[in-house]
Amino acid sequence: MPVVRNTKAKQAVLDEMSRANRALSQPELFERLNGICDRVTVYRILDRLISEKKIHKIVNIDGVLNYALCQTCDDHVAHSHDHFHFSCTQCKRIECLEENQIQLNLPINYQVQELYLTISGVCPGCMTLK
Amino acid sequence: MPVVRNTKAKQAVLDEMSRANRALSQPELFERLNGICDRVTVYRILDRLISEKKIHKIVNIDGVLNYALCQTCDDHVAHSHDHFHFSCTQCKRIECLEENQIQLNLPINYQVQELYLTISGVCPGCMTLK
DNA sequence: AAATTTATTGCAATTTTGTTGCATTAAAAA
DNA sequence: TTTTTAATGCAACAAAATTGCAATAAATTT
Repeated sequence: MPVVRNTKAKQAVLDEMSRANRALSQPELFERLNGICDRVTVYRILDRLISEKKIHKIVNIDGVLNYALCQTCDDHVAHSHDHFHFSCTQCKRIECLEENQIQLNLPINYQVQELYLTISGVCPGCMTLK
Repeated sequence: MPVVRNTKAKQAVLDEMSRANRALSQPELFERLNGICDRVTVYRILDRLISEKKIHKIVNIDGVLNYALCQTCDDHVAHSHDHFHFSCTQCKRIECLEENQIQLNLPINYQVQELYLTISGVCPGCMTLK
């Protein structure tokens, strides 16, 4: 098992994600990091943070990959269950929602492993601006 | 408003999607079309069919874009409600599921417009092979 | 039916997103 | 301080998606 190192670039990525307080894509992150590291390094850092269960990957409805901190849960595996995302149609941001109860009628003959739910609409921030 | 034309390539795309009876990605479609048209044209046709509300776009859990016919609904906007997808972890296919009842506790201060739910697991076809 | 209009297409080129290889750098351990 | 090795920058590559433009073809007009 290789040693996990906390590098300047990696800390900068974590800081930026924490500052943003929402999901970010790699290009967004790279731009925000302002030359602190190479764009390839950003990809690599994100991959490593996922392995370390510090962040998780979110696919938005257009297929764009976003990444967000795991905020409230030390156990990432458990966190992925009943964990939904809100995609604001106004500001295009993605947020992780708190755990929710969900009930639905599932079709027979299908073995269900995970649910991925994204709710689209207008977030509180954009609602306030109206 | 430009005139919508029904070209040979476009009809071939629709025929192929109808024949497949499940969601297809652009590369899958291009391969199935067997040289009928250029791969750029496939992208363009898919974009146009989306605009014409003949098909809709589905993102699988890995971020790969798939496209499927709108099967049972003449009104695409209404069709998108309560319309879920099943992504099989074995054969990697995506299916549109029939309408379902869903209940969940939504957070306050968020205006909900649409739900995008993808269920991952094993489809009946792959269940049978086990 | 022929001519005209213009949406669509093929091809080449470009952009975007993501990955790999390797020498160098830097964080952690000794 | 030295050593180890994980991480990085850079170049190159791969795959997916988009753009530009001349040519083609579908639809409309004559």
